[in-house]
Amino acid sequence: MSEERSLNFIEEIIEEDIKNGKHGGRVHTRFPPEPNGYLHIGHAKSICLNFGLAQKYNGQTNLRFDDTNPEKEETEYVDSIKEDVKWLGFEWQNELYASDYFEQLYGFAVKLINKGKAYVDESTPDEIAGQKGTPTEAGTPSPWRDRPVEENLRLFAEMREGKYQDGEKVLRAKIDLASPNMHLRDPIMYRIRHAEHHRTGDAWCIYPMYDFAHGQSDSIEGITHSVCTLEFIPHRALYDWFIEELEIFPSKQYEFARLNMTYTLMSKRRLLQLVNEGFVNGWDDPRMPTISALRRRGYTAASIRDFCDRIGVAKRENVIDVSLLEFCIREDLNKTAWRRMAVLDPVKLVITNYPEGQEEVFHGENNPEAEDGEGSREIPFSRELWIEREDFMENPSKKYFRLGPGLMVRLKHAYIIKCDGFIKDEQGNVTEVHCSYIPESKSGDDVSGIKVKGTIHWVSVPHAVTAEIRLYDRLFRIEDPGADGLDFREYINPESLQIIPEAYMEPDMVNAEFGKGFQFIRKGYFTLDKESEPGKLVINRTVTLRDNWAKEARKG
RNA sequence: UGCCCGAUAGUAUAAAGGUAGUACGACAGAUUUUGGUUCUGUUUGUCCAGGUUCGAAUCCUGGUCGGGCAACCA
Repeated sequence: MSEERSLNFIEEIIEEDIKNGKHGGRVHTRFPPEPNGYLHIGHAKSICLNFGLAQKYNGQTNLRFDDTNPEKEETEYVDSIKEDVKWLGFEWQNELYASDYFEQLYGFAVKLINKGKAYVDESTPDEIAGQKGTPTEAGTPSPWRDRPVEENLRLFAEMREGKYQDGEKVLRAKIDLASPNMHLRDPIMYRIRHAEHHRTGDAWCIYPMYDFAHGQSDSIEGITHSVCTLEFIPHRALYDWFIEELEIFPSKQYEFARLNMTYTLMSKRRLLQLVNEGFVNGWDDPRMPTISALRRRGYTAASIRDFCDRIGVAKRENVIDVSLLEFCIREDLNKTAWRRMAVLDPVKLVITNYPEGQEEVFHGENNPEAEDGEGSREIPFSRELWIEREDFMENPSKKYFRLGPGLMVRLKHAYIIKCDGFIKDEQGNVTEVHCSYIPESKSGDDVSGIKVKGTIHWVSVPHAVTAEIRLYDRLFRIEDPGADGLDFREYINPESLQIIPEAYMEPDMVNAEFGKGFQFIRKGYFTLDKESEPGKLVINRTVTLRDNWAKEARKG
């Protein structure tokens, strides 16, 4: 509250509630995923919001799995969700499951039946849909709507006992068939599903619907602020109705706009499709917007939290530009990643006046952004080096600050060199660049007086370590692949994954550890992939560096 | 054509009747042994029409546009 930063609308509500002494000033939120898929960056927004609110107002947050649909939910998803929330840096107060409340929920249903507010309906799904009417016409009552309480009680108990088949009967709330809010036209509370539940096994064959589970779970847990997304706005009236009829703790629901991001899909259903139909290699394929994919790709938890902080919380539909996410990870990694040199598309450079067989070792600080540089590593140097093919041009333009006939550059951490010539093969490809070095220009001890505009990275040929490097680009070619009326599968970016089987890196990379971010100088941020092994390194590019030269080059 | 949400630079998000601000992006320049980082500067906005008021992004009325709602999903 002491922060100068303005409050989002939910914080305003909470501060008002605290001021009024509501719930004794207590703030208790919850993050309620359904364990039917992996969490994505949109969930991260919700996680940061819910846990962040509790942190800010000295409250607590429950992790509650909304597991009321046995046919879609699996323990694998529960485990991944817990891992992701933890990794993001949040600790939940209680690990809970809506299925923990099945007995209690059953009791709530019985209470409503006794009040004459719920009835067992034997209509078919189609009949029930018909009975709901349309947005402009009132619904019509089911023939079973006015069954006596005793009969409802008996039938509902029989439903639980397993006396009926799936779909044979449902329990419906008796509310208002003429309500302009479709959700109030006698919504279904319970359905029959003879299915194995990931936690309760076959203990139940009736399962509560979302609307008869979520709000009640909030209430049971004493949730003070139940934050969900916009599409649940019409459910709020139902949420309140059940709580009021049941006379239980009055949790309140508040809705914010979910996150959408350019060039990405953000629905579990579609992400599942990408996985099942083989467009990506699993939920944690680094091109996916899932938390596990971002983590594997090299995104840090801090950068994702920062992103969620920057996008704000409001009720307006929004589409965030992915470039903001990229900004966040670059900003974080720039401060923490250790610098290394790697050549992704190599061409050989020979220093003609450097004695054959001679070697020397240079030192490069690990992190120039840190005050002490975080130590340094040794970088061997020799007569033959790998440099980036794009760092040499036979006919360079005036603004090109790299190598070309007669041009000079500095080799990072080493000497200034001058290009004297090059060799081409029959196809006209440059196969070797010849340079001479200036001995007086040694890095850190430069008395040559020469100033050069460009500095390039390099790797000593005899000392190079190889790795498979995977470069990722956006998965889709268009900004809104999820738009109505188009099949997102037709807009997959064929270049979203580019594999470099053998890139050359400076030898210190054999010491790289999992989870550590590296900046390959002038190339981008990289990290070890989970498939990496000591003898066979596999490296993911997290994100490129900002590239003003590319912009310049595009302009022509 | 029922009900419900929403509308501020390119994208987000502030301003609670009193100077329309911030971030990202874009553009220009400085610094730089990463064409990175950092720093400086510039650019672009209140959906429309009425009304209330000394004064409206904000309040009122009417429109327009966008989104949502009629799963035994959540």
